[in-house]
Order: sequence, then C-alpha cells, then structure tokens
Amino acid sequence: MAKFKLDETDHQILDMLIENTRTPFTDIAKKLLISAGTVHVRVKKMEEAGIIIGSSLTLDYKKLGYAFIAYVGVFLKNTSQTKFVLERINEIPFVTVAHVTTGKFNVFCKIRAKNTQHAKDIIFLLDDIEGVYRTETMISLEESINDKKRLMHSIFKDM
Amino acid sequence: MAKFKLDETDHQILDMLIENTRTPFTDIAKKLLISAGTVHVRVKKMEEAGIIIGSSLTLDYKKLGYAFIAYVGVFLKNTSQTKFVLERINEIPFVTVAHVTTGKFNVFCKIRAKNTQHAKDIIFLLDDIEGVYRTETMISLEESINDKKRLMHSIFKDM
DNA sequence: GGTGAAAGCACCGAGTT
DNA sequence: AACTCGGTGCTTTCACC
Repeated sequence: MAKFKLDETDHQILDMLIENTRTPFTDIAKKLLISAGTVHVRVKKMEEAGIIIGSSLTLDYKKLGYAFIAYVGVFLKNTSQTKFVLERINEIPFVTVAHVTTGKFNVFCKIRAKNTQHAKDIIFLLDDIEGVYRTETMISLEESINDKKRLMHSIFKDM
Repeated sequence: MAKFKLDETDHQILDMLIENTRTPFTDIAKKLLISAGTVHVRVKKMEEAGIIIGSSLTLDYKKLGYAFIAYVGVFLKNTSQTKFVLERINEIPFVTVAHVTTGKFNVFCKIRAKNTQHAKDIIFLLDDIEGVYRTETMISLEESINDKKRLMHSIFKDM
C-alpha cells in the first residue's frame, strides 16, 4: 500500500478521466500536447500499479425510485461478534457501505432505499442480526457531494 | 424525479457498463445477442433520460497515501445555520460527502485523510466553522463496500 | 519515456424493414 | 424499435528517437 509517484501529466490524465471515463485518449493527448500513445501507456501503467482500480457509471438513483438515504449506527452486544455481524450486514441488499468504527457505534453503515417504509424493512433486518444490540438511524434530508475531482485536486496539491 | 422504466436489456447493459465503463458496445451486443447499434441507442436514451449521469474512475486512495476514513457528526448551535455551515463544510478539502440529517447529529460528513494527524487538521477546520457547537468523530477501522453491481441487482429485482 | 503512422476496431448516424 | 452498413474517428502497437 505504498504511496505511488504520479507526475503532473498523470494528474491531468486522471483529472479528465475522472470527469468522464470515456474521454477519448486523442482528446486528452491534444489537450496535454502529447501523443495518444503516451496517454495509453500511462493509463495502462496506472492500471497495472493498481492506482486505477476500474471505472463505473454514475447513475441517478432518484430517477430509479431510490431517493432515500440513511446512515445506521449499529451497537453490538459484544465486539467479538464484529466479524460475524459485518458478514451478515453485507448480505443485506441496499446496504451500500459498512464500516467498523471507533467512537459511538461499533459498526456504521449507509443504506439506500425507496422510501421510509422500505428503509424500515432494511433497518429491521439489521436489528434482527444475532449479536446486534440496537441501532440508531440518521435519515439524510439533503446530500451534498464534494466531487471526486475536487478531492483529487486536493490530493495532487499535497503530493 | 419519476421512476423511469427500464427493461431487462437495459438492466444487462447497465450491468456490464457498471463493471467497466469502457466495455465495447460490440462486446455487450454479442453477449445480449443484439446489434451494437441497439446498445448505442439504448445507452443514449438512458443518458438523455438522466438515468446515466456520467462515468468515473475508481481509484485506490490507499495507494495514493490516503488510507484514513472517518465520519464526523456535527452539532449546530442553531439549526437555522444549517445552510451556512453546509456551505462552509463544502469548502473544506477532503470532506467527501456531507448530509443534513435527522437524529443525533444536525450534519454528518465523511472525510478522507492521509493519517490521524491530517484528519485532526480537517476536523479542527470543521470545529472552527461559525455556528458549529461541537463535532463527534468516528474513525473507520475497516471498510466493506457492497458494490454497485449488487445494489443494481437488488434494484432490478424490485422493479 | 516519448513519437507518429498504420492496422484494426468501435462508434454512431442514415436508411430500411 | 431494431437491424445493417459505411464513414469517421479512436485505440493500440511498433519501429524509431
């Protein structure tokens, strides 16, 4: 998990691909005044190094009828059950991320649901897991995302 | 924000593109036994409908030296300041998402940092925002992601 | 590590069923 | 709606710098 060295050109390539994975390498090449072959080689190297894990579509879950987001803090009866509970949590659909955390909760997860009714069903599944003492739900009323591009800019500035 | 109707073919196209945005349409066509032109038309329609918002790279932040994830619950002095505080939060680099929530916290955000020292700096910035009463941090010790593909399968099954 | 050219494909629109 | 087909343009490799 060592820090990998990327130069300014790599940053700019990532920058354009983060915005749109399908940006033609020829476009990137034109903008950076390098050849398309070079873009290709550099992307391949970043893939091989594992910096670029993959690419994915960004979908509008609201339009798909899944506008409900909530965070659920999970309290365990005993921390020794963490691994078991985490496995059970990962079997529940609509739980999009789960974290083992320090602080208030033992496990902390994010769920995406159709509506409150649907969210209730998911939370009940969480509550029913053996080893779960109780849960605490925080419903998201408004989401504001700091896009990846900004995060990457912050990271690049820091390197 | 109405629910949009997608058929089985659309599901399968999304499924392949979610896994790898650059999957050639010809490959998708071969697998689904339709023509590449059809794949093209359907993707375009989903883009026009706003279902597909865009595409992005998945990067290994650990390899970039950003292995630290924490969730920070923010308590406000007064909920009328929510909008102002949210704007200030969005100006802080390395805060990747912020939610206005019901429940324990007023605002809830996720941060990505290099290490504990760096995280401390970010949290201090949050604490210093005018209107913030106090914050509560939960450090992620272990992350387990339910990939998009599984979420989409759950969504498709439900439609 | 970069280039430029060339071969091989993919994309995508037009016209057809 | 989906297909075929063809022009255009993208990707990817390779010999050379």
